[in-house]
Amino acid sequence: MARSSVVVASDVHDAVTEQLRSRQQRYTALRRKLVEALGGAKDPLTINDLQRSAKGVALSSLYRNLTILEECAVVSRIMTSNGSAIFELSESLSEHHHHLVCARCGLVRDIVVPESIEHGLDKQLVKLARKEGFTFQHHQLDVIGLCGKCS
Amino acid sequence: MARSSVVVASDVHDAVTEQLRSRQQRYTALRRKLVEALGGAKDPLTINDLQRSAKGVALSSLYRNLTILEECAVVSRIMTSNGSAIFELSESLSEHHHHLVCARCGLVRDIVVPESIEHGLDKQLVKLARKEGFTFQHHQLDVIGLCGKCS
DNA sequence: TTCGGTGCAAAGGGTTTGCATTCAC
DNA sequence: GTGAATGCAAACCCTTTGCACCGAA
Repeated sequence: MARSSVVVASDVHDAVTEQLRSRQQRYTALRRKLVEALGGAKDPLTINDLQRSAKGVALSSLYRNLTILEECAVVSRIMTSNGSAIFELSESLSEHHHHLVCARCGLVRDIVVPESIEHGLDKQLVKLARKEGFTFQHHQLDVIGLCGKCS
Repeated sequence: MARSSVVVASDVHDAVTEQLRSRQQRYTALRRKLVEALGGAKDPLTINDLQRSAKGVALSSLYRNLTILEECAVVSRIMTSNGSAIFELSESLSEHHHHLVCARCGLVRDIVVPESIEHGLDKQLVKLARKEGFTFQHHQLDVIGLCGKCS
């Protein structure tokens, strides 16, 4: 279906296929639909958002597939302050970015921080992690504030 | 009891008293015990940790009080990846810091990042937030890696 | 035919809430 | 004495799991 490629580049699908295959998982129609939805969204999606993009699919199927996609490093799950999760494509399939979170309504928006900042930060964090006996993997930065509607 | 002051400076209690009073809340014995426990810990505490510091207190009382302390900006609640919360004293009562999170076992450790880094970062983030129509409040940085035991 | 994916319903687990009781000012 | 705080148990909500069924290789 050509419709896919409008939102999500085919090399993303190729990468997903590969990541799934290396874990003996198939790239089924529903998983493809989830990747499409997440790849086409500019912010992380809730389980309800995803159910809307995959009408008629049971919640349990959505959760099961999201868990598999998460295990295969295709999807990241983010816990929000209200105790429910939101989902996005993992950074290896998208762009390194951070979240702008509204302190009042919980809205989450993606933002990209200049590479120069990122780089300097990581250099420091590797050292700090080592000092605590940790092996650095990556960082995660949230900017907390009030969104336009709430401020 | 003098034991309190060993762990938590009396000016912290003064500040808490004030913050609670401004919201018409009392600084009860249990709330004091929670502040003591959180102030004396070097990392965020789980609800079970807190129940251990306040033996015999019902979970519902702990949650109710933590919610009130959170509303009065005395306590911060952090959602972990397993869907449960951990608690710490809010930064206005402690020191600005970040979290080193073990990707495997979920261990959370407090770390302090050099002021120079923090300052430069905030300057950028204020701008980025504004561009999205947000009013910047603060940032939150997690360093993800593997702890000594898991790596 | 076989194994993985699905729907449905039930179970789980952390957190919140209702209500009667107890406590502190 | 009055409103707030507590304990207990039930309710909640998001998420996971069990199981029978379906569908693709």
